[in-house]
Amino acid sequence: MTESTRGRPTMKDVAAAAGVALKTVSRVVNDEPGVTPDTAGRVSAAIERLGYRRNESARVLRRGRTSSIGLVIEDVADPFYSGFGRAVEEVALGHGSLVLSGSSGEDPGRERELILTFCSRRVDGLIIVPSGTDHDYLRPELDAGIAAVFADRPGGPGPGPGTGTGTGTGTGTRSDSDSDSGSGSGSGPGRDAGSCDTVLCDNAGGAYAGVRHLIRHGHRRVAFVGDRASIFTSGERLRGYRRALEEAGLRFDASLVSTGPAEEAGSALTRMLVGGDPPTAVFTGNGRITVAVLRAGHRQALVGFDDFELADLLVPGVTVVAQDPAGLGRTAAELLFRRLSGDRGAPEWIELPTRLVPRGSGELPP
Amino acid sequence: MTESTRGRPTMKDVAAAAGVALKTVSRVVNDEPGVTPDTAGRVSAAIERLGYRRNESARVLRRGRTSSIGLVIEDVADPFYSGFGRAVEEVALGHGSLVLSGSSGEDPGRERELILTFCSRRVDGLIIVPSGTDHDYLRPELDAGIAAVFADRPGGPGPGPGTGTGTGTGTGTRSDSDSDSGSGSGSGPGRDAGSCDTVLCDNAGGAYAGVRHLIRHGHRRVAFVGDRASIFTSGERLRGYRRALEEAGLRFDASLVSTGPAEEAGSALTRMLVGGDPPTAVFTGNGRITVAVLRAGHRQALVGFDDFELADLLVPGVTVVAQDPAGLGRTAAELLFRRLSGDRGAPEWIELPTRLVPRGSGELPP
DNA sequence: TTGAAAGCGCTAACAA
DNA sequence: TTGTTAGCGCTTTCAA
Repeated sequence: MTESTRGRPTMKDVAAAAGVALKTVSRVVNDEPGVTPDTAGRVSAAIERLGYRRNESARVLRRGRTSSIGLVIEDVADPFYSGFGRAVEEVALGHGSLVLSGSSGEDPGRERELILTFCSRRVDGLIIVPSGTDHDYLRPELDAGIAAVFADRPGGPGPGPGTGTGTGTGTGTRSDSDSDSGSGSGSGPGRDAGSCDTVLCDNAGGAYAGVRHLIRHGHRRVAFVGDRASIFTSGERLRGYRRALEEAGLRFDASLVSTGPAEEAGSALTRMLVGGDPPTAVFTGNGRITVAVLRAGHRQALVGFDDFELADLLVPGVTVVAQDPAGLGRTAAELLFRRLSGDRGAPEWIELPTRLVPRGSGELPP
Repeated sequence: MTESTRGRPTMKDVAAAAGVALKTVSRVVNDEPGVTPDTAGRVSAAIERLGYRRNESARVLRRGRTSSIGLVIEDVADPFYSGFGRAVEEVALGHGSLVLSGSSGEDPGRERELILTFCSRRVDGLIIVPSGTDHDYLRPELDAGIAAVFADRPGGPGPGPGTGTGTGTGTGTRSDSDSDSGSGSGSGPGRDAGSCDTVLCDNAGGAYAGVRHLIRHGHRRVAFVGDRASIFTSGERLRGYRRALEEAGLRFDASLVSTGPAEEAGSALTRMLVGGDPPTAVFTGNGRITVAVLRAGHRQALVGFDDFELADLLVPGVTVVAQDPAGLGRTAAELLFRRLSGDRGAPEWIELPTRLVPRGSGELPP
């Protein structure tokens, strides 16, 4: 049925069908000026008739830019990351770009593989929520001009982010005196780490505000149940926790701190509660852990990092430190597209504020 | 620092660096046989040194296959679709394929645009959760050999699915006598519609089982609060609702049925409850509506279509008819890849069973 | 085992 | 306004 041999019609086929030169078809397809309406009409008709669609691969090969970006997140099915991804998609769309996305599943090997696959496809840029810490393999890509923005956690090649020491002690060696606002955090963590664009939320500041909230409601024994200490955000939030204790003149008690995968959060808290001098309140380090703790049946005072759907419908409502996943995604994507349009300024380090949402669980007395 | 002029090194650069012909590099890169270990080693070293990465666009242009598929869903941030997407991604990965995904936002125009963009990028196949009903623009693509699987709702070009009439009456004109199992649904809806591969869940059967569950717990006035009737799944679920009433010898009462966007669900139900002879139980047509109804403060007997996180933590737990988003995604993707590897069998129509999960709200007495 | 040449479908540069 | 030519980086075919 088609004029061409078989398979998809090409510009050549359209040109033949319309009785013009190939380049004229190209002009019409790309809305380039300098074609009489009459000719353009004939070409358009042929395009319509043949069901012609420009072959993007050929175009990319010729032009060098793919108009696509790669997005690597931990899990596209996680509500936090899917909100993040949606925002990225929206910004990309506005820039005429497509999004290739993939889940790293918190596996550095898979992350690497995904990123290199994206690079093979010559994405114009990358937005990465890093799970690995060693991104030296990105060097050639960055040198070749691929833009990269790290989001949610720092990353990138170079001296290495060196976040967390892998022990449970966190990174709370700084004794900075941040403002009292709870959202401003002042100097961040290892900012010198790498020199890549980075967009984070104010993890330490958010945790600080959440724990302070519990303390202000009369609690003096506040537990911290967080994710594995090796995860950047986890360490930062622990740092905020310690700062809030310190500021209130409360002693840091390692027996009230637990870091580990969400599956173990419930039992970890149970152990604390049956011990002597148990905590009267809990601060949970992320949404999964909050849910795990609730599911384990704990009902004492609680503030959780991360908002989640239905937090308001539980009884009592769950007080949270809300991040803005969409804001994070939007900011990262906008920064990336700024780079893609030629901004060669110094690497940026952006921290978005968090917001304390009181709903009941965080206002319970000791 | 690179041997080449600037920009990314090419096979040519690698060949020059290794002192071999371009084709030899190609052989090494693609693991083709017939290269001595010695030569291969030299080539590999050059690849490593230059940071060479195969240009996929050029490869695609030459070979014709992109090893990528397009995924169009309503919203990547919706938990149902993100679980679905994750499963698709997983299957694609197993087949060495990448996933281009985009959100249609329930807008047929945007859906069309996305799909055509994907086709321009010469995806090998498409998985589409259609929001539009007119897919005639897909004809040239399908003729050109792009495989397409419709998921969650039927679609495709041709006679048109013609699902729903746009009124609130649903499509309950069939009086088929399905099995009593609640999951088997027997003959589906307009199966003749289009002739594309389709993977759905058993919407009518699931709704039937849910409503029957309420009736068995003594309810004789059961409301149906569903999404817009124009949406395929909505009509199907209404069909199941009617069948359950019919089977129990209960009269269908239009004043107990509401279809419309989730934002209006709460007030719609309120209106029913303040009327004469109010319902004692509610069946909600999807997850968003279930949450909307709960948020509006309704606490009578309730069974909802779609499971959602924390349904078990609410008091009482929310009884649901659970779909399997991941199963849907996996099935659709596996079918697609079966087509891509040459299966030219008749279009398939697959319905996955649903599962009733009692948690308390559906077992409340009238 | 290795290499040379052609060409995938398009755009950029330069005629006519 | 329209057309011609070269070549993007790779794989395919055929030859050495």
